[in-house]
Amino acid sequence: MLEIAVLRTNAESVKQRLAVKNFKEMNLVDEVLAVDENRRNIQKQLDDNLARQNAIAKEIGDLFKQGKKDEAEQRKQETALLKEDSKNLEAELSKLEYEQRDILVRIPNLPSASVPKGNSPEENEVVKQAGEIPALSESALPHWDLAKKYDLFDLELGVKITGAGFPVYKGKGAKLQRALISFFLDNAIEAGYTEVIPPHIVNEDSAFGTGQLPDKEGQMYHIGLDKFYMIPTAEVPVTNIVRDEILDEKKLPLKFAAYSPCFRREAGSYGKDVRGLNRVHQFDKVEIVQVVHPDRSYSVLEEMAAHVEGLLKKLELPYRILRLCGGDMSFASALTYDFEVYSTAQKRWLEVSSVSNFETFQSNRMKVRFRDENKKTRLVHTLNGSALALPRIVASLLENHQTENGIRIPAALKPYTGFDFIV
RNA sequence: GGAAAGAUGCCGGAGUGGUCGAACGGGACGGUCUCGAAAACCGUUAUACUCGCAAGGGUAUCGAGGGUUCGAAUCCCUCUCUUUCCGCCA
Repeated sequence: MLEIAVLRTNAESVKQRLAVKNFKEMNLVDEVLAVDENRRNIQKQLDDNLARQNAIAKEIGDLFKQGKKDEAEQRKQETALLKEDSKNLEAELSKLEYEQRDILVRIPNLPSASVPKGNSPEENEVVKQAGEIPALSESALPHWDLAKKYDLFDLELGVKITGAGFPVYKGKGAKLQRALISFFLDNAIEAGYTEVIPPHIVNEDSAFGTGQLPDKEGQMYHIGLDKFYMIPTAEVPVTNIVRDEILDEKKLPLKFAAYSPCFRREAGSYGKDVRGLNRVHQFDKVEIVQVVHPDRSYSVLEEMAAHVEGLLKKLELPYRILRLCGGDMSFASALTYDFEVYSTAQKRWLEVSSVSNFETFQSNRMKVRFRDENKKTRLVHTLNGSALALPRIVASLLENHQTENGIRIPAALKPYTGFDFIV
């Protein structure tokens, strides 16, 4: 959620930047400003009214103390009209407050200055490409066939138990999952992150805080009876750790890493896009989250991106880093780097991580502040990134490292799997 | 699931209709003292909205929402949560 004060003072430049994101409902900016002006007007009237009521109440109290009962009784009548007015003004005010928020939450975050214009994924900027794309033989298999060959995971079995997109990992396939999770967590801890194990189900306030509600409601599994949501990413419970907090500036940055399963309903597309592990409803992910001083969020973003890159290097996977264009960025992000690994058998890039700076977009919703040197409260910046999401890493790992002797496990992962080949 | 008690500021804890944004204690911060520290003493110590160039005002908030009243932390209703006991249980 953008800060209303920013809109108030820079409406035109806000619109220019929203245009980079191809924001279509530019009229919302003017609408919210109109509501805001109205709201402040009503607020002033209400406050003045209440101030008068308070003053009269105090006088009545004094009169009673002096024993002037008749006079006091008379004064009581003065407030009747004021009370009636206040009631109406209060109703009007809360209506306007609701309206203002309702509009505000529909305006996306402003893209940072370095975000390229563009509408589609093709217009994302390739910042870097590295790692060797192995030359595989014609008989190289896509990961879903490898999974069958080595009995690593079973999607049909998941269909029986739950439905499409809920894989059952087995044997070395299961061990590989566990190994990757530990590997990612250990790397994060080494980089100074504090490991947390959050709830996998959150309430509405938390889902709202990170921006999943209201606009991504359909993407989450909803537990209607209790008004809970299954988390689509650990970002939600972890970032909400600091919701409604005023943090000590000296304690910044806060760095959290969390493993969690992730649940996504997303109505998928068809065919190759969703084959195998390319897109599933339940998957495992290690997420890193930072809560930082606003002056440092962009250098932290680079630091987090470097962390993710380090993981991909250790896994010996060919990858590339994209700076997302305005049209491809998420609603809440100010700048996003996507990481993709090359799936050799499928001959395409698969997104495995997204590292974003949200600036104050989330903290404004969640009211996460810190006290600066002048003792003023200011909103923090929040960032997060996948480090990493497992299914496509597994897909790429299986495909890129397949050999005639089985699937080779990268050296960095061996201590975690306990085996160096899947045969 | 059954029963009881409770929810007040950074923490502990008082306050049961009027001057209470809230006693008192602790903590933290600033100052005096000191070579420095401790102790002692003095002072400061909520958030949000809003008016104002500013100084400085106004309003709201004592778990949440509603109600009674000229006036509510204090009375009434609803909800949520916490603690303890019992039951059940990985």
